[in-house]
Amino acid sequence: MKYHHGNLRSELIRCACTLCEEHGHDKISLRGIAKEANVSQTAPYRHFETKESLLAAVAAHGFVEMQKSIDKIIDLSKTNKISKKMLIDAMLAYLEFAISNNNIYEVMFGTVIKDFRNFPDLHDAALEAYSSLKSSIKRYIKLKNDQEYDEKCVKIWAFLHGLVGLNKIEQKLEDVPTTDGSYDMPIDALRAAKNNLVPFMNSSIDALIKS
Amino acid sequence: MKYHHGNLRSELIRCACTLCEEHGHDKISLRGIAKEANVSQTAPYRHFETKESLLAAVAAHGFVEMQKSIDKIIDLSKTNKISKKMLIDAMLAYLEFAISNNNIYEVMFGTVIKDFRNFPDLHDAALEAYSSLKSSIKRYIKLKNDQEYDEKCVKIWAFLHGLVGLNKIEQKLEDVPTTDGSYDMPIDALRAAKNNLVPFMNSSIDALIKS
DNA sequence: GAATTAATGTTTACAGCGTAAACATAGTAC
DNA sequence: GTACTATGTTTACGCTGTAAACATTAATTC
Repeated sequence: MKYHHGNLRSELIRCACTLCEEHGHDKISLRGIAKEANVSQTAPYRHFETKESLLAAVAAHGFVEMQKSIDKIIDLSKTNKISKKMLIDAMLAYLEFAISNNNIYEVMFGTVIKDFRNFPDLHDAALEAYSSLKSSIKRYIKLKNDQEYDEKCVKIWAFLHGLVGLNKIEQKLEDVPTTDGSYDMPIDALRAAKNNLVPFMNSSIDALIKS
Repeated sequence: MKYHHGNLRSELIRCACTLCEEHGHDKISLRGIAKEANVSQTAPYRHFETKESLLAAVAAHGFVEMQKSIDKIIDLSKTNKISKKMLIDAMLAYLEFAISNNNIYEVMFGTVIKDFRNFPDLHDAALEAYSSLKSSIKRYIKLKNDQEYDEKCVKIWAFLHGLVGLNKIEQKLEDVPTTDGSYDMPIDALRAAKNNLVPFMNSSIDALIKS
C-alpha cells in the first residue's frame, strides 16, 4: 500500500455516503469512514476540518444527485412548456429520492449541519434545487409575478417535504395493533395515500398551485 | 443532601427537556443531565435503559404539550362545529409550538427515536395527536367517509410538518447575498409566507381540504 | 420489630468517539 | 538537490454511553 492515497477526498465522500445511507449519520464515525477508505483514523482531517464538514459534502452530493434524478424528467436546459403529468412525475421523483436515500435526505434537511453558510458548495447546491423547482413551475403555468411563483414553490416544497417526514413517522408507528385490537389510523391513512400516490399528488399539487 | 432523590425520574425528564431545548438533542449528554439533576452520572440508568429511552420521554412530553396548546383553541371534549378561523388558529398553534420548541420537535419527529413501539407512552401520545387533528377536521367540515377524513389529515399534516422543515432550512441559508449580489429567493419567499401567515394558511388549508 | 428483599443511589471501569499535536513521507518549485 | 508544501501516520486527551460492583434506603415478610 502506498503512503499517499491520491484521491482521498472524494473517496472519503464516497465512503461517507455509503456508510451514512446504510447506518444513518448518527451511527457512523470519522474513524469508521477512515477505516473504510483504508487510511489512518485522522487522515480525514487533511481534507475536512470536522465531521460536520464531511457530512456537508455528503449533503451537497445529495442535492446534486436529487437534482439529477429530477432532471431526468424535466430537462432544465430547455424552457418550453411542460405537461401536468411531467410536473407530477418530477414531484414523485423528489419523493422517490427522499425515501430511497432516507438517511442522506436526513443530512440534507436535518439538524446535522447547523449553518449552510459555512459550506459554500452545499449552500449553492441547495439554492440550485430551489430554483429548479421554481423554473419547473414557471414552465407549467403562467402566473402574475415572481412573488406568486415563490409562494407556490414554498407551498409545494413544504407539502413534499412534509410527506417525506410523515413517511418516516409511519415507519416508527408501524404495525402496532392499538389496545382495542384495531390498527392505527395514521398508518392506514398514510398507506392509502402511498398506494394511490399519483391521484393523491395530482389533486394536492393542483390545489396548492391554484390556491 | 439525602441519598434518595425521591422524584428523580420526572426530574430527569424535566432537566432533559430544558437542556434539549437549549442545546439540541445531539449536544446534550446523559452525564450532563445527571449533573443538572444533582445526581451521579449513572443514576439515570435506574429509570431509563438508554439515552434514547430518556429522549423518548422528552418526545412524549412534547406531544402532550403540543396537544395542550392546540386544545386551548379547540376544546376536544366538545363535538360542536368549529369555524374556519378556529381551525386555522389551531394550525397556527401547531406551527407556533414547533418553532418555539424547535429542538424538542426535532426529537418528536426526527430520527433520534427509531421505533415508537419500544416506548408505549410516546406511541400513544403521537397517535393521540393525530386523532385530535382528525376530530378537528370532522368538526369543521362534513365529508363522505372516514377514509376521506384521513386523506385530508395526511395532506394537512404533511403541509404543516413541511412548513416547519422549511423554516429550519431558511435559518440555515439565512442572509447570504448570492454571487450576483441579490438575496436568495427561497429565503425571501419563506419570509413573505411568514409575514402573511394567516392568509397563506387560509388559502392552503382550504385548498387541501377541498382537493 | 427484626430480617430479608427490592428499589434506587454511587463508584469504578471500559471501549469508542471527535479531534489536537507531533512526526513521517512524498510530490513540487526553484 | 534542497527547501517547501501537501498529505499521510502515531500518539494522546477528554468526553461519551453504558456495564458491573457496591452502598444505602424503603418495602415486605415473618
